[in-house]
Amino acid sequence: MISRYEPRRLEEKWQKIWAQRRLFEAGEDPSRPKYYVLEMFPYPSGRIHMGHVRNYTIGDVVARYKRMRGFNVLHPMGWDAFGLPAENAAMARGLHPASWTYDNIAYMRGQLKELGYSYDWPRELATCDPDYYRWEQLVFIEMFKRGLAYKKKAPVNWCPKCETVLANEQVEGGLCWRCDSPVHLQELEQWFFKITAYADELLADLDHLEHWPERVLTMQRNWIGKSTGAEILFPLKDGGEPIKVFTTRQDTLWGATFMSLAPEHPLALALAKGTPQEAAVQDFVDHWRAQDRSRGVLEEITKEGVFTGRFCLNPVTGWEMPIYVANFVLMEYGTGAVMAVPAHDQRDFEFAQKYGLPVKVVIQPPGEELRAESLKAAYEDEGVLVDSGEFTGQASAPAKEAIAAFLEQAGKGRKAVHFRLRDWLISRQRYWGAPIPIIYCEKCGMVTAPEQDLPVTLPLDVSLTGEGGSPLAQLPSFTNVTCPACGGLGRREVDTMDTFVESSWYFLRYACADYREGVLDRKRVDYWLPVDQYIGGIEHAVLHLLYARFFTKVFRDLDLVKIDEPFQRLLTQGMVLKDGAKMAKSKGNVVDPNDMIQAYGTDTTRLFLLFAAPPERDLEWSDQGVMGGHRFLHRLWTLAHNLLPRLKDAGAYQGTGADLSGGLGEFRRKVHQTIQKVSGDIEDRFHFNTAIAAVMELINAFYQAAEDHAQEEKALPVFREALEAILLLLYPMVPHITEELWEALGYNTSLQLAPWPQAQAEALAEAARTVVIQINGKVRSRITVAAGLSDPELENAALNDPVVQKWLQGQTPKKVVVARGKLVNIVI
RNA sequence: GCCUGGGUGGCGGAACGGGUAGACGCAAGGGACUUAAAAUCCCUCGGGGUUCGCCCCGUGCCGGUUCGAGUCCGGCCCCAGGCACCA
Repeated sequence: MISRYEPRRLEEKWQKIWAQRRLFEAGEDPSRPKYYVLEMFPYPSGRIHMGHVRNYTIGDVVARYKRMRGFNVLHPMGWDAFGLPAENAAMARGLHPASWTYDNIAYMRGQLKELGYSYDWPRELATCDPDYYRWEQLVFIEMFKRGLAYKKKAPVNWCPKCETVLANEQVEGGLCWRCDSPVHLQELEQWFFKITAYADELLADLDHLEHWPERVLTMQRNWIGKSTGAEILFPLKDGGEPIKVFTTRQDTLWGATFMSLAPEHPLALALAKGTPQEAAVQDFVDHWRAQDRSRGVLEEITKEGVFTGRFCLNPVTGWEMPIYVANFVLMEYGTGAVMAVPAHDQRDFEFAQKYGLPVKVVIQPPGEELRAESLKAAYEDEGVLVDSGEFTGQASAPAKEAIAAFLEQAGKGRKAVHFRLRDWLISRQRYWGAPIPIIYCEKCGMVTAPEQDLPVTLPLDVSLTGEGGSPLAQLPSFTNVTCPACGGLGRREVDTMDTFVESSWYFLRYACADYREGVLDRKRVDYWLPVDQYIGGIEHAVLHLLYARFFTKVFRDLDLVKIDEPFQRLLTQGMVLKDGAKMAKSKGNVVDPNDMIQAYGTDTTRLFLLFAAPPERDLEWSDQGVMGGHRFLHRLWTLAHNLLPRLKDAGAYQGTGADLSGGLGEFRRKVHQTIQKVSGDIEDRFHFNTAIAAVMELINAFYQAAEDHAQEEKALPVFREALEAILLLLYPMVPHITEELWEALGYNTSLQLAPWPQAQAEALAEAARTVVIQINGKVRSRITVAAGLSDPELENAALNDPVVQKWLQGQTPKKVVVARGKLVNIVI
């Protein structure tokens, strides 16, 4: 036993022992409750950074804690290994993306091992492994057969820098989520997953995710963006296909005085054709197409439009409504056409003012009468219908229902629900991703790759030049293939899948990472899933977390899993900041975990990250704070070593505390109070910062008690009990130092196998307690009384307190309140 | 504009059924030990006043409920994140 605290030495020692004893490898055991804790797996970018360390430390504490609580814990780790950075790095350095990726994985795995995380390493997986993505290809084929994977031509987001398309979720404020380049729309034929088929369920099930942060739920609700309203058909005055609009305000239909079309609407140019307005409309649309539509610019654009020269008819009033093309109407939402109700929609109001279009009030607010002539702004709230035929006099809400039903009956429209959510665009014109298992045949069209031929392996003999589009398209050995249907000449799909596809189901595969008979081993997956606790950054609120929910539902419908939702509880941990900003190479404020481990050890690094802030909040890195954590571990070490020679042979205290004299009894009470406090902080809230603070207090008290009772033989069992409790409580957070001290106490099994300590009820009971006395709500005195005094007795004791007597000066109090046996408030 | 968080010492943060505001840690100041420094240990540490007993003020701002409000209610200000011409 060494007496100096040398963190690196003992951390290596224990990491080796844990691995040898295979302590963290979990098997299915129906006799024990299971607990699946998972942290979002990393992209193998090269090095583990402090954000990872924080994320994985939180998860590791949970895993180790739950094991001590008797759970059969699954805690796996793997690699989100496909992605563009590998290609870029490869091109810049002449490496192959595969070797770059696998080298990074090897290095980062080493880092994670040095950090001492309790992962079930045999379950490790990398998504770029053909043994992983082959199952994804199989799922793709199943989805294709069911119409959940399909190809269509559509205007899609193109990032010129990444030279690939992006899903809507991956465009943030008009910029590429990965490289911040402005994205523009391009008409391309692309692969989509039909996530909109699950829009309703994805929205509804959010209500059952009680243990998800409210803001994530809100972000997903907003993203899905359900609105209930009606589709209404407006016949053209001159005949032809009517114009279909979507509105949530069918109660304002009688006030619709003109029609607005999106510039991309197919009717925009078609209608104008042959009218005197044709040139003007063409001009307007051309101008609009050239317009920079990135965020910010868009907000500044004034509402403009142009008359098409044609009219449609209001289906209920029969009025002629001029049809305009307007720059604020979105083709992507609804039907790309809007019935304009200037009195009750601000945009339409402004548009009507500008072009001198009629305004007609059809909704009256309570207690006021609006007049079209004097309207200064649209009245957008609900109210009572006026001038609306048989619906006049009804309130907006019931009128909406009635009007939708009426339109449906009259064949002029129907009740309808629209979503903001679009289908998930998953094809990427890149090399380093999972190939889409589709073959094109002149004769047979699109054919899926035969299941026995899976995986469609990503060829490695590729040269990445960065020019000429998708690298796979330039590889005849890959593209040329015989059609599985007719045996004729076929051509492989050269797009690869969005890497978010891999991360949408990896948490399922961990349950049976070695399974070779199919996508998932149903038995094992049913045992482990859902994930009980998922931990990761907020940045995935509507990306990964939405896709993963979608995939889980698809897998369920493919009869691969039985769960509806993948993640029971979600913790979104805050960022690690330095000097008030997110750590970044470009800002020069990066703290390398390796340096911290070298200088102070893993335990200190973990301790600081847990102590500096509660997990969901951002954490400001502080070198001094790290030293504070290190100091604390030294104090623990020194305390233990001062006592060890005498504690080795002492047994832990066994009694109820009744036989202990004042100081010792109080110290023992503190021990049990700390057990209670730490258990609550970890179990209910994951507030490791206050849990650590409580143990710090206990250790401070321990130093005092060790001094006060240095010579007392009967103190030794109490001290032994206290030290054991401290080691047990701290183990999940700082596992190495506690294992070392546990061993020094004479144990030869890992602390991980010891049960979590239990606070003893008798030890918590206090003989005397301090009661706070307030006068008119202000603290004026404190008295010590025997435990178990009744409220009237307490009141009496308080009134007899000399300080109270002084304040009372003989008066009788107006009122005395006794609160929870802890506080007396005297009102005078 | 809408939605979700959040405003507490010099700093990170506690106060989880309304009941001792500032636990724990960092920094700072003073002292002990040392030839000296580091390390370690002890004391002080929201502001103001003080007869050193205590007293007054204080949790973004204004008001309310209550014996009692950081905590509840109403109104406002500021910060962060998300969405944003969504019909």
